[in-house]
Amino acid sequence: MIKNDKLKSDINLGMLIGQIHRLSTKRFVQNSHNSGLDISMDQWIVLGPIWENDGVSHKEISEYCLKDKTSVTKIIDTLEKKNLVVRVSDQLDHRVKRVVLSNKGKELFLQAIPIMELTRDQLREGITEQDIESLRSVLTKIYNNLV
Amino acid sequence: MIKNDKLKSDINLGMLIGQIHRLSTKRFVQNSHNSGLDISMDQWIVLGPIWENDGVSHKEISEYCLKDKTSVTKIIDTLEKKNLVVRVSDQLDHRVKRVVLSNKGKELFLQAIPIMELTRDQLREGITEQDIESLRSVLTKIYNNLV
DNA sequence: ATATATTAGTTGAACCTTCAACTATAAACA
DNA sequence: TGTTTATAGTTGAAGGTTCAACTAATATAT
Repeated sequence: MIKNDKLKSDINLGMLIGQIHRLSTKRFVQNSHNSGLDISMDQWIVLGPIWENDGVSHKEISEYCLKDKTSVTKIIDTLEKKNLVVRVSDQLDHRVKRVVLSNKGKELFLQAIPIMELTRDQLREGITEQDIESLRSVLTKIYNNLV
Repeated sequence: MIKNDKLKSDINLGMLIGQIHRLSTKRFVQNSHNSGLDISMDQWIVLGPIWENDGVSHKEISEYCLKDKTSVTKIIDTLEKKNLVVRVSDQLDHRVKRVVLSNKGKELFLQAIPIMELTRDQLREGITEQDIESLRSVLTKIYNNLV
């Protein structure tokens, strides 16, 4: 479909970043499907901090995942619809909603770990650790310019 | 909102790329609004090849922009609704739709060029040309792993 | 020439993102 | 205390992305 010779040197860096973002989330979902799992990249990203810290709040998820609060609300809506997590109101601060993994959620998370690793390895194939660190470094500079 | 100290070394590279993608399109739209223009990042990206090559087909736009054909259809739908472009059927191959800029579209494109340049400069502030080339190089490797 | 396969583009559903406006609660302040 | 302000999360609308299924038209094969 998309030819490599289209990747001319003057290609817009933004288009390249956008396309990698799209292709990598797509690849993760494809890998999940090939393993019989039903989980999107963004659902995986949001499950992460809940797994790490059961009962984490929306706000904390939002900061950890670098996602907008509206996005977090809606992704948790679909996670809750799929019975992977449950929302619980904080007893002290009634504005805060804490999110807890169900058993089904824990199970899915564990199953998805190798999918994530596979996807990461596919992305990084033939790329040195030094390249990755240089990439991370420049992306972090750009990130700081944008925050 | 999002603290720099959240950017730990183990942060997921995918999350960083996703966030930069989101923040940079957001910044472009904000810069446009500040100049009184009504255009999104993706509309700008699709207008590009039409400006370069009036009468370009959906398929060519799709390849140039690294976007899915469905996305191209829908973005051109909104561009057409805003009277920025017109679709014309190819006389020889009736499957092909060619896209042409209206005068309003041409005008908007010219006005948006400095917005794009401003956004690009904001992203690249304090980043050397060498860093950008190294970024482009690693991103291209990842891109080729994903295509 | 006719049947088959391929290609270009569209549609609808489900999901994600942003914005603006909103509810509910807590914190600050006077 | 009571008023104002700030914070946490939700909602609805509009746009963008993907998938799968679809239409219409061209190309290929026998």
